[in-house]
Amino acid sequence: MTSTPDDAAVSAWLALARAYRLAFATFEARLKAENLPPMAWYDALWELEKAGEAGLRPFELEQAMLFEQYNLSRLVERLARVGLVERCACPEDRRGQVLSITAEGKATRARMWRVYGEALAETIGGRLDDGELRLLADLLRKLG
Amino acid sequence: MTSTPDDAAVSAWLALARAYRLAFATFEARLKAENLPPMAWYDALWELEKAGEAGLRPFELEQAMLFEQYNLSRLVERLARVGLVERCACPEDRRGQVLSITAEGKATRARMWRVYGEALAETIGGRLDDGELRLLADLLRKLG
DNA sequence: TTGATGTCGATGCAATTGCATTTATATTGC
DNA sequence: GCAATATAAATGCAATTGCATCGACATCAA
Repeated sequence: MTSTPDDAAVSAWLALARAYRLAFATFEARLKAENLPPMAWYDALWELEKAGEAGLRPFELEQAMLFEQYNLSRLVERLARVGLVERCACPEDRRGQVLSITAEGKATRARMWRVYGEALAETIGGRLDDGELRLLADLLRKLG
Repeated sequence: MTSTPDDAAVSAWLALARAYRLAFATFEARLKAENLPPMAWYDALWELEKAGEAGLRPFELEQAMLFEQYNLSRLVERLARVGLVERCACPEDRRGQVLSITAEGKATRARMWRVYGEALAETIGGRLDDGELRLLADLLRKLG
């Protein structure tokens, strides 16, 4: 039985939390410094861009982003309000809607990526070599 | 030049973010289910408990927790309000104060640890063996 | 000294998040 | 068919967070 974690698990978790928070805070700060929207906007825009023409239902986006339903609802509202995302009535389920990214949304995502990607390269790519990065990703995926 | 990150860095970051958010959300949910305070309270209490009699200055706690100054100020206020932490005037710097954990604070932290630790053992310890955990921690520390 | 600048911590206000509930539509069991 | 239950998304309200700034003291330079 795994009732109390051993030191190795605790150390790994603490290192995980610290690495994540540090990197995330860096990315957010760089975006803000360039007057760009926060990371959550990027994630939503990217999921929608990947989804293409078909778009995504809010609940699908919610799962992809690990977002709470009410938070997603409001995030989408903000994105729609400034024209980065479009909401259409869903033909198959009249409770729902279909979200898709607009041209302006794609442009904003691309602008964000220049900043986010550069910070990512520095903060993550610059500190581990390719083999280490792959190993890290594999280990982390076992936690999912 | 690291201007655009390569795939390995992006995959590692995405896996890192997903693993962190999943684990963190699990821990928070378990604590709430037991009517216990959130993770941030745990972190603060633990840092103060480790610091012992001498206590910590708010700005030290801020650095240890990677918290914003104003958020820490308010967190400490809440902790003090319910008697888990004590604030004393700092003898060496009259702008500042010294924080220390109370007996009740220690008891609360211990109660939280039973829940948090168990979830940690399940979510982290249960999915990787000891060697993998050590390797993961080492890789993550290179990102710090 | 003393005036300029820096650091510690708090706080007013706006934006965001969490929680509980609501509205609207789908689905399921009888 | 229809009542009971489930799911999609929104929302009122309280709590928290982010931002800018403040007040108090410390430090430094002349």
